[in-house]
Amino acid sequence: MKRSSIKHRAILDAAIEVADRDGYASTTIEAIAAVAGVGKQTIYRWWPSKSALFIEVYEDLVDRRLLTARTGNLSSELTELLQNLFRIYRQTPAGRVLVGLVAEASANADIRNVLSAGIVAGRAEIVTDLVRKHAPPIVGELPGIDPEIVNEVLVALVWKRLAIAPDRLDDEAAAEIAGIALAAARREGVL
Amino acid sequence: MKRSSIKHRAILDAAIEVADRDGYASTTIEAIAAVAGVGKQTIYRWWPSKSALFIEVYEDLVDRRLLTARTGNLSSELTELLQNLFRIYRQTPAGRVLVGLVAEASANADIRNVLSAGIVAGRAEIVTDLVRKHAPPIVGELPGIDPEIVNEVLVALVWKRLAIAPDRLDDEAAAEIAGIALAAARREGVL
Amino acid sequence: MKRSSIKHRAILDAAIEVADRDGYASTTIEAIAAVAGVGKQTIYRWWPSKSALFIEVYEDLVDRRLLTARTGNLSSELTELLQNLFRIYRQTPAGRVLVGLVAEASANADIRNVLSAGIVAGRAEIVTDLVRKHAPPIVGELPGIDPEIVNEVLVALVWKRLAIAPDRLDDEAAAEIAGIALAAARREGVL
Amino acid sequence: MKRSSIKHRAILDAAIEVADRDGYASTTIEAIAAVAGVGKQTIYRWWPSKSALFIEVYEDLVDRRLLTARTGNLSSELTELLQNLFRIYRQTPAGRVLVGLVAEASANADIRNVLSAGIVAGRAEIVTDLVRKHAPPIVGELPGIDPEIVNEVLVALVWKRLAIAPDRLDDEAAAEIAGIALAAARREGVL
DNA sequence: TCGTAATCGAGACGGTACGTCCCGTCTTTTC
DNA sequence: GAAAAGACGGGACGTACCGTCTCGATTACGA
Repeated sequence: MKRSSIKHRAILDAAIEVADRDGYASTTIEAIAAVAGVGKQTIYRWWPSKSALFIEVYEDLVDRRLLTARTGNLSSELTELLQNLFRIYRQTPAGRVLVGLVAEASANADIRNVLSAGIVAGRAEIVTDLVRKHAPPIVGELPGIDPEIVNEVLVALVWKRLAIAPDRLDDEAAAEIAGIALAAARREGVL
Repeated sequence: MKRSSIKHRAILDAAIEVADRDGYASTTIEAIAAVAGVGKQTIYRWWPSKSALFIEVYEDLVDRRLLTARTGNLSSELTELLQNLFRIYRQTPAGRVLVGLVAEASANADIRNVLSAGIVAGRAEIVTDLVRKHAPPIVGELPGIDPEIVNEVLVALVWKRLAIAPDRLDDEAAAEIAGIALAAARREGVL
Repeated sequence: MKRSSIKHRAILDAAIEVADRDGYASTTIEAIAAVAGVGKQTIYRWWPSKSALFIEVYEDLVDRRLLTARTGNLSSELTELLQNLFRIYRQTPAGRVLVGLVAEASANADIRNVLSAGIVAGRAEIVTDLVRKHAPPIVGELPGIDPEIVNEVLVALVWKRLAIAPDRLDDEAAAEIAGIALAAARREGVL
Repeated sequence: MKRSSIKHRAILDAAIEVADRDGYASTTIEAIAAVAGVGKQTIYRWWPSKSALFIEVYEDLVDRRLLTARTGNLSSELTELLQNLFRIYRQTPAGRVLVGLVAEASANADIRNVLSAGIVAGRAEIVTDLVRKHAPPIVGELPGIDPEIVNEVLVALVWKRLAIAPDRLDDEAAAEIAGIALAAARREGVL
């Protein structure tokens, strides 16, 4: 349906605009509807809640813009990936949206599942693929890097810093976080 | 005048009870007041917001119960510390309260500051002291463990798991998290 | 959009019922909303305050029921008019509502203006028309009855008795008040 | 008790000051206590309610200042009496206090009784004495002026104007009201 | 080309919690 | 040991949004 998809886009854009202006928590469905030039019901027709809408908003913001790094060693590519992500967080409300979503996830199992399946697991392979491309898997007694751990530490640190010190997500932080995540995942081989 | 310490205690207890029953987000000041047998104003007199009240609740829950580990090597003491913490999260609403607080911190700079100064920084030294007790500091080119990184990775991983999979914070998770945090903080000496 | 006239009626009826039960001053918007089966906001949407709502309630009560007298001389028609009014005051909370409104008018200029324009001036012509129908206007030196004075004395006496001795507004009082008001307004011609 | 009477006076003065500043309805016991430099309890010790306190305030304001007229005919003495009263209403919050009291009387039978016994009946004789001094009583068929009616019409008109148009209580209004009240009370003898 | 049905904006609605205000009582502290 | 200072339980205030539910106006399609 053409008409629907125009509205759909208008609602996402309005949500981004209002979240940017008012912050995630202060964003109301009413305000989004008004900015989108749409009735409240039209939003509820497609999304059951603010959170559901913003999960899509987050994916929209990040997917549209997150360019994967191309060359270099593991550490530099990971750093570049984070730098791109942090740039998005600085230029759009994506970071604040993410924290808001994590916040609501804590109170609502449905959102928790969608968030964990969508944003966490869904995006995990970007990182794990990157790791696997560069580092040999852990086989037997040989040392290696566990891609899952890289991803979990990465996600955890980004969330924590978004929540506690959202202003300090700059290029330097990206390198620091990448370093910590890689160190955390390095497994020594048994000699 | 002076706050009545009986009321004070009754309000904290009521907050714990209601948060346990209804979850942090669904906990209302009105419900706490009713359970505590207290007027709403009495709560607002001493705490400016639900978050402020629950920061105290969290500290109350954790401080009263968190016994520091005593013996063993760094890894096992850290693991034991986390196991104690996770036990509290299982027996009380402290974990859900913490996640709720982090959630609100994302929307409110005041809470963010109090949370980061109180619960994060305030509790940091429990971990950093533990690390310093066992591991030599990083001096010059010698390898060592950075206590701050241990703490940050610990906090980040605990928060993330509380938010995403609060049910799986068991003894095994404690060991796993402790291992990751120590690995993350190990710095190789330059040979 | 448009207000639902069903709700509108339900709210007026609930207000009458609650005022009758609890008295004007003890009537709360919350109680009216509950009795009307309506959200508080629905009342605030259409009336800015309790007073505004009750001005409409008063008009509703009196307008729906106040039948003008038909035949007889001035004195008897005026008496009958008052008797009808007092009957309303006995059967409905209209009298207590009026006194409550006058009370609030004293503290609030907006209400004062609405009350004085609506209930006082708006209803004045019922009396003045009656007087003009029977009595020759005051022309030159001839004696006559000033309709405005009749009305003002009437209103003042009714209010005062409502405030001080609301139980004694019976048929006898109607005749007495009518007599005083007519006497007050009789102007002697200059001989 | 000397100490008491000083406080007593301080409370009355504070009540006058606050009522003048904030208006009767917005005056709180707390504010009076603060201005008087007195605990709330001290006020409640002597007066059961705001209304009771202000009945005394009203009597204090009017009794201390209302000088009875001395010479002239009935009409001019009555006019002068009202002019004095209206001067008090312009210089002090007495008028606003009176209207506030009448307002509360409508909701509270106790206050109604005290008000009607104290301010209305208690002050009635000032007017009735004045009338009796000048006008022969109504005896048999002879014409005369009924002092009670003079008083009631006077009181009613003053209250009504205080409530509806408190700004227009000037010397002219005094004369007008006196005229109406005397006309209302004049009884024709049966010839 | 038009009438009719579906769609959609606008926003009214019942409801819940908010944070504030002030009441009249009770408690603590100070002088 | 009285009284100021003010904490307290209580209850209404008026506001903000929630998610649902009308209501007309606007569309867009089938006749």
